[in-house]
Amino acid sequence: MAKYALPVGRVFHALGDPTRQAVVDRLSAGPVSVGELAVPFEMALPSFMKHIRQLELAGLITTSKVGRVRTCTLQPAAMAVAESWLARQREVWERRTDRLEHFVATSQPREPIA
Amino acid sequence: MAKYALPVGRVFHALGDPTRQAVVDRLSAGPVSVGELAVPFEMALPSFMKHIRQLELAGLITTSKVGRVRTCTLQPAAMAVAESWLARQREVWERRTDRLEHFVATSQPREPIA
DNA sequence: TGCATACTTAGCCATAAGGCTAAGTTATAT
DNA sequence: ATATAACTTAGCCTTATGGCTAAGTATGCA
Repeated sequence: MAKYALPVGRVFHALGDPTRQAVVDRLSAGPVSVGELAVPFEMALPSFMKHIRQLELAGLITTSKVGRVRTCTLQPAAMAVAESWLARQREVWERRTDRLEHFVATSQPREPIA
Repeated sequence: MAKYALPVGRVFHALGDPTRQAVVDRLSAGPVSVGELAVPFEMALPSFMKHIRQLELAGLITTSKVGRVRTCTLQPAAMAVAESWLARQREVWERRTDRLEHFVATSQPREPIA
């Protein structure tokens, strides 16, 4: 693993972990400090920080430090990219399916064409 | 890892690998046999099959065997679930941002309200 | 029947991922 | 000046992941 052709791969990989998914969920309600974010997770801080860094690398969040507090902010644009990728695949599939249905409906009509 | 609260976690994890993402991309164009699907990947068949099984477990594809050929079919519903999750998070974020903007715009007006 | 095709199963191996402790560093509070 | 808070860095450990080979099974073709 570890090599992603498209940046969207990084986003999916980042979201493919329950801790990180929960962090994103929490951040959708607004920016939160690392310390506060970490509370619900039964995990040492350094372990938690690794997840934060991965989310940042994937572009899903940005962080900035003021004093000794680092605050995390969701980056909805990254999610939009993933969303678009998924939507595009479904679209291709659905178009194809529609064409197929149209073909079936028109190639063997019950009544011969007048 | 390996425990997902929501099935959507499994979907993200499955898509978080370039091989599997490429397979999904290919399958959006229509069902393909395992053998054909495997061709573009420089990988032994057993390795490739593991990816297929993971995609199936995530619900992203279904497979069925006819004779000695197993054919893979995309399951757009699973993608829709992931899409919805992403859309929901963004929605929450955007609603909050809108409220915030509204607050800023109304609480300190430049001109006093007539 | 004999042989090739298309997976399957089993088992091994190296690296990546996720988690931990211990020991910093920097900023705030006393 | 100290102590505490909030991360950071370093390094170790275990399991999961992704890939391989070798051998097995079930089909289809000659």
